[in-house]
Amino acid sequence: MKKDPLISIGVVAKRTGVAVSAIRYYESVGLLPAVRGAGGRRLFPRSVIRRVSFILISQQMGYSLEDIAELIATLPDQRTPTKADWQKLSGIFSRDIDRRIEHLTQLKGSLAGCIGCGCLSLKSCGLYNPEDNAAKQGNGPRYLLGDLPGI
Amino acid sequence: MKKDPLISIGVVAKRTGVAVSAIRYYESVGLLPAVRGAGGRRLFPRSVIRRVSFILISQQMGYSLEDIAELIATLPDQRTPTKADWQKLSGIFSRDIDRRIEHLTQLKGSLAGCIGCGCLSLKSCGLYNPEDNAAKQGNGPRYLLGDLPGI
DNA sequence: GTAACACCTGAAGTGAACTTTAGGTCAAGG
DNA sequence: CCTTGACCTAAAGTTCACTTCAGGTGTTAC
Repeated sequence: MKKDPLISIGVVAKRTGVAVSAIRYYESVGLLPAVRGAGGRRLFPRSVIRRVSFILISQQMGYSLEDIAELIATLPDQRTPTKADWQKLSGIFSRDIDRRIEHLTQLKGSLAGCIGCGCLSLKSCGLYNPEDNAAKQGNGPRYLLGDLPGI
Repeated sequence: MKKDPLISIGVVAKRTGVAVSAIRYYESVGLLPAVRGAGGRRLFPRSVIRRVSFILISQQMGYSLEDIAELIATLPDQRTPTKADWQKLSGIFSRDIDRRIEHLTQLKGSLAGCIGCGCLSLKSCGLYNPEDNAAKQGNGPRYLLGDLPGI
């Protein structure tokens, strides 16, 4: 057995810059593993620091904690994640970042062509002529991220 | 006086794909102008469709309704916004999109160098070594968007 | 011994952006 | 005449990601 020194919640907080209450919350929703020590205190494997780091980055990318939980679920449960494990997630992120950049680039084009020209006309502008494209999107009453027509 | 045909909330909803309740909400927080007709019914100038469109796009960009209200505040109050008015906003957006793309590009680089290599080491990785950079950021307990160290 | 400190619990509060609910008005259609 | 549909109001509920609160435990320092 390798030594996997356990750390207290306070240390995790200090190391990650995240509030103790938030770490408690992450554990409560299953994002972080913990065992209990004397007096019921949480003890975390050191790898949670990496995990919290991952959570922060993912949040910054716009993922919900639920999304993040799914991503983390692809990590091994019993052993400490390896380089290859993180690389896999990193690959997912990279592709996602590419998609986002492309999306933003297209949005910029649409803006230039639509708001930029001042037309925003119902006849010619895909940006806000959703009645054709969107009104029949099932029961979704509003556009979700990445769901805007014509972008 | 030009004719500015007024439309009902139902029409706005249908045209924009946004729920009636949401439009009511937007009006209640001052994002949309409305006059009242027979029986207290809201009547909107047709330009609200453009405005709702703008709100949707802005939200997609990550702006809060408060941010959006500020942006809209730069639009003329009494006259219908002109091409130039929208172009000004469009310019703000364009610059913002550029900044976001740059940010994402840097993030991708950081990921490749940090998570990608599997190190994520406390000694060498700016991505999650916030204790030096961030622990002294006043009282903010968590990282905000664009606040992650080293990115 | 007692104070400080780090931690614990469960429950309630927060803010954003809405939706849902419950009950009411008004006009048109069968 | 009565029902349907589109609209109204005020108030309460929802989800997310936490924080705050109130009260309790266990260890170390003076």
